[in-house]
Amino acid sequence: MPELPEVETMVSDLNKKVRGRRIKSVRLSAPKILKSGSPAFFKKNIAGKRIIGIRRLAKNILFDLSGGFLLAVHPKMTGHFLYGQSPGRFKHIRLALFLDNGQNLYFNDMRKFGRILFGPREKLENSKELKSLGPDALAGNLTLKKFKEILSVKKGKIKSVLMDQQTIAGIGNIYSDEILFTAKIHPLTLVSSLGGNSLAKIFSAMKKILKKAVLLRGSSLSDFFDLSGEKGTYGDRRLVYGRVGQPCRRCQTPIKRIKINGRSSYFCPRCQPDKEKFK
DNA sequence: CTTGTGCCCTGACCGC
DNA sequence: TGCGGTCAGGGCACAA
Repeated sequence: MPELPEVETMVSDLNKKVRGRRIKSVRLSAPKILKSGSPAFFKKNIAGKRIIGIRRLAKNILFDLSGGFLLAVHPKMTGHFLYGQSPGRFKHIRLALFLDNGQNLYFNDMRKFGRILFGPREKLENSKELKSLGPDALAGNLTLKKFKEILSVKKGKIKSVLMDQQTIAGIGNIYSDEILFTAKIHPLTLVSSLGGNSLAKIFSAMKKILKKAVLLRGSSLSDFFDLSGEKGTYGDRRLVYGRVGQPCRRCQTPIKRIKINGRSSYFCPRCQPDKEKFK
């Protein structure tokens, strides 16, 4: 499931492979994933545009195109890009961009949860999907001071708050567990009960884990692959996510799994005790 | 305002 | 081998 590190990996690769290329035409095999305008408008207006650059906005991949257009792709659970002359072994191509150098860019997405937005840049940047995002988890200007300010007015469980894109953008189910394990905070802990020291631990764990995962090109626990179809390697080194019943890497206690807001949450019952107030 | 639930979608997995 | 049921989950619409 692409989160900040996986999307960052895709964006970095995309800038190396397709920046400066011109899009000759597109094929939209799953029209329903286009959430703005009609397929006809999309096909007509993207043809001939040059890719000026690719950047990350939370978990969105933004292609700045010539003519003032923007293509915004959210990979959701299983979406990822592939670059080359054919998609190879991948069989769920929902969008193909045919480029002026004879190579193609494919968006592969098994579950069709992915979301594509296309339109004039200003209009898209002001859409509810892209505008309501909180500060990026790795943004340089997200300091500890600001982090505390943001969380201090929040209610609810720390795991849910970390995953809320309107609060802090970029963290999903895997990395929220990794962060809370590193900070030794139980995922059900109410934010309102966290002291400054705990918030500081979460903050530094957030920066550390995400930066490490970016360096390792993300995790491929479900269906993430980079532009060449290769897996990221953070998953091999993950601390708790998906390790239910396996020994904690710190204290050997079996890792537990609970459901929080319908999402699996993994933690070590000994390293992350529930001493803090939950209710 | 907040919090909770269902939905989208497909492949993997399980029990019989 | 096959078949039905269940599960996984990011973000959003919608309800309470």
